[in-house]
Amino acid sequence: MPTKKYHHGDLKNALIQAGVKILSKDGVGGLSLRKVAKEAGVSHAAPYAHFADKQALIAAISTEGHKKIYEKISRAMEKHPADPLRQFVETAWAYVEFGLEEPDHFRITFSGAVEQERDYPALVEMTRKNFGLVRQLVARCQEAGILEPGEADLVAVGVWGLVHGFVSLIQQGQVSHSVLDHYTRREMLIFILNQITRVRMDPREFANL
Amino acid sequence: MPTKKYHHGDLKNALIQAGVKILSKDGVGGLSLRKVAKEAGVSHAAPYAHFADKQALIAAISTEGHKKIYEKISRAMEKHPADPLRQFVETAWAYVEFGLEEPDHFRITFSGAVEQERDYPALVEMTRKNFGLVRQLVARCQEAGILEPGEADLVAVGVWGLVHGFVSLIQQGQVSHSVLDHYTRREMLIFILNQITRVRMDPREFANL
DNA sequence: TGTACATCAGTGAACGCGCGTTCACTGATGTAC
DNA sequence: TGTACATCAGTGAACGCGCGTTCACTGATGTAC
Repeated sequence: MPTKKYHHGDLKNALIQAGVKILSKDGVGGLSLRKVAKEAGVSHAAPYAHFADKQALIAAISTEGHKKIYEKISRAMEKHPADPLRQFVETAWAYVEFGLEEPDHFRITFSGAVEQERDYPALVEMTRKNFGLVRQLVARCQEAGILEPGEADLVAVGVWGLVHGFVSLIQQGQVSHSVLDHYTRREMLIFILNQITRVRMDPREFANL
Repeated sequence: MPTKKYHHGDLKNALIQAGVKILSKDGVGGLSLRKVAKEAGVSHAAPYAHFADKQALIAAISTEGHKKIYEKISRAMEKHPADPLRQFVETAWAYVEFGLEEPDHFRITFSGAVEQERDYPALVEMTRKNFGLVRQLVARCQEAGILEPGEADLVAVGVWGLVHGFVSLIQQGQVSHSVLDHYTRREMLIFILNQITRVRMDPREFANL
């Protein structure tokens, strides 16, 4: 059990985690350096030892979001290495889960709140890695006849957009009650993925895997 | 030419328009009541004669966004009353256009920045109307064999999510250069819509309509 | 048509607040000898 | 192993700023007679 020390030891990561926590409590608009510092149990000037300014902290939080997504979806893909259809479904579901469980972290990750993205190479690298993973999966699904053939990059944008849009609409409360009351989020996702795949999944079967 | 008058005449709408302008200049984070008042050429306390607080102005701006979308997509639908496929394409394109031309107005409209949506019945009503329009179009496309059969509400969520996600990814700069450099936005949209429709559109044909 | 007055839509000063950032500082840590 | 000192990671006071909101006010407008 770490007693209060003058030197924190891992304040940089602690600040990122504190930021995520503030986000889930107060939303994107409520994120301030002073709150984050307080949440981490540190004076409000301490963050400046680790981040040049507020933008840099936001960039780190975004990077962390992309990392979480990367971990979630690569784990989902490893679960069914020989079954592209299930990889496809579970990867999409992992993405949706993150969006629903941590809506504000999800939102800031994709909000474009980082104004000069180029200044944060770690962030750029993570977004690149995530898109690479998706494109790789899409290509494999195309080979298996699950997705339409054609330029994998474009198909990937379509698939990603579909899932991303689904999360956004749910997050923003744009999905009508008549739908929300009759289906689980997972069933809705299967239903929607069905629209884009060439094979047909039984929602009941896939919803319970 | 209206000279400067003490009474503005239509300050309420002027403030909404000023808000849209500030959004396009400074983004969602840069929207403040004081800036909006200044943009409208009025003292910073004047807005309180028309809006209870900042939230109410944001709600009005969001409502305005939904109205613009409603006008755009209903105009697009009227252009080809007998051709559901083209209605489908043009409606989607109208939505994309708004998202690309006024990214921050689009964003605030769907951002959930209005915290207690229930307090703004005009806003709720407009979102309902827009979704109604989409569902109606989806149902017609299903009858014509353009979209998969099944619960229209769910299919509508899928279609809307697809287009919405596409706009979001482009807005946030998540689409790779290799894609952006080779296709117009319109071609990309056609390509993506092709993934969800049962009929096959020639991108070159539909991109130039 | 002219006048008195209520109502309405603005003004401008003032408030308190939380914010990002800077700065001189200090306590803790690591290292050279 | 012990000591001197450079470096590092924090503290807390202070700054100036833009913000949302309130308030007493005033100029313009509309209406009753």
